[in-house]
Amino acid sequence: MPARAIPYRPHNHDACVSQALDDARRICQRQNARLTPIRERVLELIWQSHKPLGAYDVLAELASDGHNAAPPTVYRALDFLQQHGLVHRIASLNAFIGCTHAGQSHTGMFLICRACGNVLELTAPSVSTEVRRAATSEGFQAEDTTLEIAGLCPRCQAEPGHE
Amino acid sequence: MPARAIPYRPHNHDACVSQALDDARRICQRQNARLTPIRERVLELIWQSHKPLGAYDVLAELASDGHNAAPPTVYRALDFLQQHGLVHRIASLNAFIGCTHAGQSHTGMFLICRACGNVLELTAPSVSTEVRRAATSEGFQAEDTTLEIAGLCPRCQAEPGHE
DNA sequence: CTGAATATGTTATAATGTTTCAAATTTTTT
DNA sequence: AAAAAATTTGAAACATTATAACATATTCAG
Repeated sequence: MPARAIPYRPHNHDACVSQALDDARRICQRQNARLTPIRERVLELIWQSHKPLGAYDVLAELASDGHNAAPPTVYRALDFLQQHGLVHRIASLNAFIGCTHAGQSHTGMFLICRACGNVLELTAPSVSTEVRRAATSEGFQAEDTTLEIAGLCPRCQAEPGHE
Repeated sequence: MPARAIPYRPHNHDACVSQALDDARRICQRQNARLTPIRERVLELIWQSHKPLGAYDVLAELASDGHNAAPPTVYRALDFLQQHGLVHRIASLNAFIGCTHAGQSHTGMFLICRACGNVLELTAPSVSTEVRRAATSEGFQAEDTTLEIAGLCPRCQAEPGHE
């Protein structure tokens, strides 16, 4: 497996997913957090897509599992997963995506392709540094950064129309 | 008037608002865009708060004007104002705020105080540069950046509880 | 085992945003 | 100025996203 998977390049995504689940189990164990079946299933569903999944998309998937869940079930699971750094919420899309840097302390930055919908998460220390500098130079104490870049991924620049 | 108003410092905000409206009229004229009464009123309402206003907050204000508007009226006005760079949408809050750099080409960056709710818009060229670099180094063509920092403004760090 | 804490189920509802089509207004053209 | 075209607004219904409140079940700690 490469150091970092690139969503818009073909790769064995099942491996990504199962690795993410393994990581999650390990992380939760370390933090004494309970990765219950529902939470794990929600994480799995989110990971199975490189495109962010809305809460109601997750809900629909659960329904097709035969699990007749209500919205709070999903939102609770998502809250849990967010709090433990296993998924990120993309504010500009009202959707969620698996964190590719789970366990590492990081400030995510998301490249969102408006054509194919895929999202790449980056950690760009130089960006974080500049953001922090800009904030502190205004006397502002930064706690949480939302950084989402919409545009075109390399693949969609070349040949538009990918889904 | 100082070069840049600081929301969490006292200042003559009425002057801010009327200047913003003057600017808006000028900008729209230059762009052959129609700043109709509704649009202007929505802009005014948004400017009267340093805190971002939700679409339904605007709707409520219009209602107390006696203007019985429906949601699409507000959303259309907000779309117009956004398209002409007069307001920004804060994705992490589902809310809108007057643009303090209207007319200037810029990439906004928002410092959002979680205690008092005030928002300061900055343009930090060094941040924009680093963001662009990070994106292009992934072959990504950036079009639109959402950059929102939640935290504590100077005033709320010192004495909490401001509204 | 028992009580406390945590997690889930369930119903209802709130908050945010859009679709659609009709009517009015403004602009452009004739 | 009148007609045609484009733009803006009105209005009703609906879609999507998210939360509140309370009951039940499960897990954990002593």
